[in-house]
Amino acid sequence: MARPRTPLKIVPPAGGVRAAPVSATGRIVDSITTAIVERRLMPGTKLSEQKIADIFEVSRTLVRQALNQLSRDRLVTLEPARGAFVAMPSVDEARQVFEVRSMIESALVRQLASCISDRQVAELRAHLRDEAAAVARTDVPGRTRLLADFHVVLARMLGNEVLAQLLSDLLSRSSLISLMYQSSHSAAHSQEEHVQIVDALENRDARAAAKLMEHHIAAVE
Amino acid sequence: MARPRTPLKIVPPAGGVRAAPVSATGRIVDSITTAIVERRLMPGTKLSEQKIADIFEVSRTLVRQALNQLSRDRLVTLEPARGAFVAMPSVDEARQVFEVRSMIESALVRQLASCISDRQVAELRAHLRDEAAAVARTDVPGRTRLLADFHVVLARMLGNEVLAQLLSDLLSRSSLISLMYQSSHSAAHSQEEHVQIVDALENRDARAAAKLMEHHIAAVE
DNA sequence: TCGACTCGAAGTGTATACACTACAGCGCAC
DNA sequence: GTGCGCTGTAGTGTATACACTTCGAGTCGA
Repeated sequence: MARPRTPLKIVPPAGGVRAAPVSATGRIVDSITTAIVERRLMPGTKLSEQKIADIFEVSRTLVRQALNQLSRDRLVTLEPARGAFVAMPSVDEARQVFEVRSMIESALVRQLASCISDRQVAELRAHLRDEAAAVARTDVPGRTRLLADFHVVLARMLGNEVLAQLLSDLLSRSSLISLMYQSSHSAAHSQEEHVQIVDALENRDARAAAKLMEHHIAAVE
Repeated sequence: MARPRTPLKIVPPAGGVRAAPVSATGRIVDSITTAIVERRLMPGTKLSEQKIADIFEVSRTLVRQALNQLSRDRLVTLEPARGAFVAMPSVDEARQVFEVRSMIESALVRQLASCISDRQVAELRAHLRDEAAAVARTDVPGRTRLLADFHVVLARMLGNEVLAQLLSDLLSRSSLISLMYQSSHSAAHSQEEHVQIVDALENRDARAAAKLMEHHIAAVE
């Protein structure tokens, strides 16, 4: 199916379950984002405008728009007059991203512990089941997505879309970082830590939840 | 709702002290951003591509790039086939932005209290002096910028550029929000609260600093 | 007089054309 | 043989052209 000659493994018709890819530019952004997150595009890969345009059967105009958006997400870097490349975050930047996540997410779960409903806990349990299933059948793209979505789901439970959006960006970058530095932290271990966090949330134990989250992010880092 | 009918007060040659506006697109983004922050562009104002292109003497291509970036910063909203407008954040979005800022910045000062150097405290004092001076001479654009920069300076003191960038975005949005809802919080009061925060930081009192910051953001909100 | 329809202008969405920069290959001088 | 400069090609940066949508004004009919 995949032509071995093609260096750019991007699938244009991302007719998945994920919502909202109405605009052409949005579709390209989504496709490239998931391609990066799912490890089909390695850091440093050159993203030639014309090639992408051919793949999606649009003009370079829309591709450039997409690449601009991606560069604002820090998933690609634009080098003037040289082109776009999948970002290669420095170790320093990596440290900073995880530091910010730790700050935000520990505050997040601390706050969530004091206002989470039983229904929301049940939702989290359901999510954990999905995670476990994906891990069990070694569904790499699926588990990567679910493990990241866990954090976004937490944010959304505060009813704070701004926070959710922000975390979503940071998670994409984290994903890029972990695949860049060959993260040895196993998915199974991550999943287990998620369970512990939900346990703490169910007990409304803010302090424990925050500590667990900090530990979790430090572990991944 | 009546949209303001101002003749687009954007000054193209922003040859200020601020760094890095090398690319043409960057210059446009900067100009419009500061125009919004300095209240020369009211929320809801239509940003016609051709008019902006004429002002900056470039083609619509670059203007569109700039507007795209601004829309990702949530400073403008793009309505398909209708155009770009200065964003009008809802009260809900406003609440969320301040909630996120409160979470991030209280964690920020808490952490900073434990590692700030005397030299950095001195830097903050210098910044406070600038703020006070701007407030004293009722230099509205200047004081707005300095009061916002205070928070970015704090972030940068953690050596975390990612955090600084992120806060910078949130501050632009905050600025848009406060001018949208006619913030009654006086600049003088804000400045005074900054002084208190620096006092707490100088005493390495993490808890007090965090509390003050939360209070400060709540007050502005 | 009011409503709906039509037509036109203005403006956005996308594609294409052209200029200029970066880079690889090759030849030449030393 | 190595280093430097030239040249061609590929690819990015910007501008322009064209199609289509939106919105308002004017017109016609009831």
